[in-house]
Amino acid sequence: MEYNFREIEKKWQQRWVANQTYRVTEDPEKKKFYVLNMFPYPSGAGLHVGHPLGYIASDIYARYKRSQGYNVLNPMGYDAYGLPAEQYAIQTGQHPAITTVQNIARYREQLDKIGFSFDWNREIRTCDPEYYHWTQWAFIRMFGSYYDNAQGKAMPIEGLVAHFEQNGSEGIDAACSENLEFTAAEWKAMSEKEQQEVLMNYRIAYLGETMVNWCPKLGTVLANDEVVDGVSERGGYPVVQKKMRQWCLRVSAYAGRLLEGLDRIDWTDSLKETQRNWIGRSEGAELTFKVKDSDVEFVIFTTRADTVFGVTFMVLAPESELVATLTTPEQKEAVEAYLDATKKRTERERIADRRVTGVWSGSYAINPLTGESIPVWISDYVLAGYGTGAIMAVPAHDSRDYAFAKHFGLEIRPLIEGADVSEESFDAKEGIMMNSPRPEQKGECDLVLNGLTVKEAIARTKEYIKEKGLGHVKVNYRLRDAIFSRQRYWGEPFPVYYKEGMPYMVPESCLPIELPEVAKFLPTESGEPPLGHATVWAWDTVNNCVVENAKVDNVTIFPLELNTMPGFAGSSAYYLRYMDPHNHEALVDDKVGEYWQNVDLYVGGSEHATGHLIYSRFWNKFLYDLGYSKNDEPFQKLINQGMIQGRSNFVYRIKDTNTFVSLNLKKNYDVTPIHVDVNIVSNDVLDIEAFKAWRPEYNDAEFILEDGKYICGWAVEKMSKSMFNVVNPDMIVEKYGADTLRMYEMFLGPVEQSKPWDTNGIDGCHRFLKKFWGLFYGRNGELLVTDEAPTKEELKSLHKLIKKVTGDIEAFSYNTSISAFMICVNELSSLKCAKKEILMPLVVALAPFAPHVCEELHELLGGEGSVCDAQWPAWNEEYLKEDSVTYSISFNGKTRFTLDLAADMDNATIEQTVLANENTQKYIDGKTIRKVIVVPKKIVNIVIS
RNA sequence: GCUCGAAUGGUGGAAUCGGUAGACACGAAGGACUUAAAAUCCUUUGGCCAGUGAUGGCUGUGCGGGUUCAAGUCCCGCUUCGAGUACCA
Repeated sequence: MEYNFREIEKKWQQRWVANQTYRVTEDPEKKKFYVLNMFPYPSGAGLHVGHPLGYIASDIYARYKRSQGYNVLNPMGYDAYGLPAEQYAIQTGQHPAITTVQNIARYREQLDKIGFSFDWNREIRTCDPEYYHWTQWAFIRMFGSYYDNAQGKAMPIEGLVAHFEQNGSEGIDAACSENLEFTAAEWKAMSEKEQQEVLMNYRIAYLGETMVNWCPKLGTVLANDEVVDGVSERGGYPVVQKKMRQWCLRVSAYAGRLLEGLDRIDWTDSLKETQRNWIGRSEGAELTFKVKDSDVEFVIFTTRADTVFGVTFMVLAPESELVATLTTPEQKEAVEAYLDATKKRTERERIADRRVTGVWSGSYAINPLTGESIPVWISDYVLAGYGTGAIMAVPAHDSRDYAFAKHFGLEIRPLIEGADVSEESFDAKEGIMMNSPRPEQKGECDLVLNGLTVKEAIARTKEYIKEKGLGHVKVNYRLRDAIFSRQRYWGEPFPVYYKEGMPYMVPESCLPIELPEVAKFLPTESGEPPLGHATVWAWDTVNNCVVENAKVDNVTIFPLELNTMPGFAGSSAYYLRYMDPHNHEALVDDKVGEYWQNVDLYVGGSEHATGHLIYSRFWNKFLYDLGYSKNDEPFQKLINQGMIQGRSNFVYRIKDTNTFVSLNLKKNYDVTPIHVDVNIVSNDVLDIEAFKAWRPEYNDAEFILEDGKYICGWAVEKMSKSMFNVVNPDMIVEKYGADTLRMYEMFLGPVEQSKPWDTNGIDGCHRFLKKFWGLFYGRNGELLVTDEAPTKEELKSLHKLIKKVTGDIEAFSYNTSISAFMICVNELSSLKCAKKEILMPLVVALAPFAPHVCEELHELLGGEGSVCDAQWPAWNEEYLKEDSVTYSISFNGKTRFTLDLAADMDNATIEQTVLANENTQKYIDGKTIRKVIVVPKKIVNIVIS
């Protein structure tokens, strides 16, 4: 029998479906293992060979774990909402719901051909009302919660209300947008609307007036991680800053826990580092400055409290509320002109053109330590969103302050011994302090830092500030709250209606609020959300439903929120829903959640480091606080699969002709490289007939060949249609089979490494499978398998393999385990070994990589059930031991001798072996062996004299 | 600018703890089978030198130093490439 992969793969894929082989249910008798892939956006282009890389890697691990007796959850679904799906729908002019369903069908068809062990009974789609019910539910819970800093967790907002009624804001330590102070009496005196506004300051999901990244071309706001270099990540359109009322999630409340949690999870260091940078913890002090001749005070944040004696000016962010207060009448005109100019610059212009700009406010601040008067400036190098939006400037020791001081001719006072600040600032946090204070500052202040190191001085100053009540120690995070509204159609609707301008949640029992049909789903540049085009979109508070054919009367019928949720909303807790996807009563049943806990192995791209992987951790921590998630961290181990790049091929046309010259001859001509479809090139050799047929203009092309062939050039580029380098997995499966595709994708190199797709080597993997098949069936199709007892040599080959593969799978080193299979099959093949006792474990071990052919052969060997339920083979060290070790040494090409080394050389140490051999000195050509350096099993070096 | 990572034959890559560098695969060259092709199998394959030959010698993991009996691996200083981040006070 020949290795007929088409029949085998079809047969087993059908049987897996019929037998529900990959269906998984909670089984308290078995240990659980949860494997998860980042679910795909079903884009219109379908899958290319790069997409399944991570799925194959995780599928191998899932099958391996299952073989080891674990109850493995390995689900798959689609992230169908959000910008990419909608952009595709806009491009094709079709309704996103229709294109999404089509795209999903296409994805599924492609995925099914590769033979994954997904439990499709658990499939979820983020755009399915059954699913986004729980996205809306989580949002309602976030609206109904605040973050208690003292307890370090989210709490119901009712508790906060009770506290306000008793004690006002006294004794509350909660994450908030703005520090408010009021008494219980003041709270009670507030109107409902006023109280709601106060609560909004604390809610985890809140409506905030914030500066947002507005992308006019996309017609929506974007989160910080969706903006790259001042343009939108998707489409590359300009982004401007705009103040808008938006739903926000108080992610910043969790900054500390998000940072600290990184120490407890098994992610790569680089990914953790990226998240640490994004969270951006910095420890410093807040210091209060009074404004000269005024009652006004303001607070600045600094990490360099030690430099307080070198402050020569203050700077406010242009957006700061203090700007209006501190601008003097004489400076009003200049300041307003400056603010106007700043507003006009987009984020991108600010990045591209880093001019020093600014204007004096006219006011002075008082240094709280020395009593000096310091001018207050306004400049856009200070950001409103970080710290307090105001800084104390120390030009001698901060390069930005330095540039500003040089530009405007402000004083620069060095504070560290030996620091030369004539050309540039000295930013390093090291050295010995001086001039702190200067003699003329001394009278006002009893703090002396001179002679201390910078680190000591920082600590000393912080203490002093605390003692004197001038400020306090503070930890700041760079992480901002997530903006959660999108002016888009294709997203989850908010379960929110508005009464007198204040938002109210619809009752949880009325969920989900389904996305309505609209006349036009295209976004508008003005920012009016497409849901405004819905004919019916209001909430009836009497009947508790979305109303049809009724008008908003603001008495019983109120307008619903017109924005929708962003792409990351649906992807933030999907791993929890996979545990219990058909539950109508809860996101996850409590017992089911307790069983599956969290994801043990998560596989996906590192591009989600500052987006999905932050939001998901936040969302999970929130649900954990409320008891719905059972583990504080959602993804225990994370593997980033590398990107598969394209490998483009080129032909070289001689200028102004239709003649093409082969790669190694092109230097003799003036040529233009032209992309050629990689599918008509094999091992860089062009299929000339296919090329002529490819495009009409090449029908009569002429070729200058080398060795009778046309060799194409190549380059690594992004895989894209325009480069003609897209390779479709369906075509590979058709030509070589899914098992070959799976093995080759893994053989290409380490899973975590980015690499170009190169079809050239695939024959090697296909040949391997044929050889493997050849162990079972002879050339003429005769069955070779016997029940004979295996020899020692055969056992050694097998056990060496099992040991290697088991270790390699654990380390995700799939390429080396495939090499081990190749070696083993070659060995068995030359031993003509077709013994069942050897072949059975081999089949089980290979099954995660090549499941179809292994199912077939497992059945042939008489195995029961599916091969993925067969027990993973164990290895026996006894079989791996060497019988005797003889070391042959040759010297000067003539003399050979054999060292008679101790039998327990395997365990010998270097010292022992050197000694052992010095005691038995031997002579070679009259020279003495001085030393023989031996490590277990190996002679490494011989020193002679 | 800062942070992290990488660099090994013609190509993808291996070397798990500092221990025979180049496993495994592709490609290439030569051979067997075949009317021929495909498929399959066998041999050679980092570079240089010597030898009819078995074989031997030298050299070799981006560059320059160092530690060590021993360095692709550890340390110091560079070069190049990639990723992340960027007025974060």
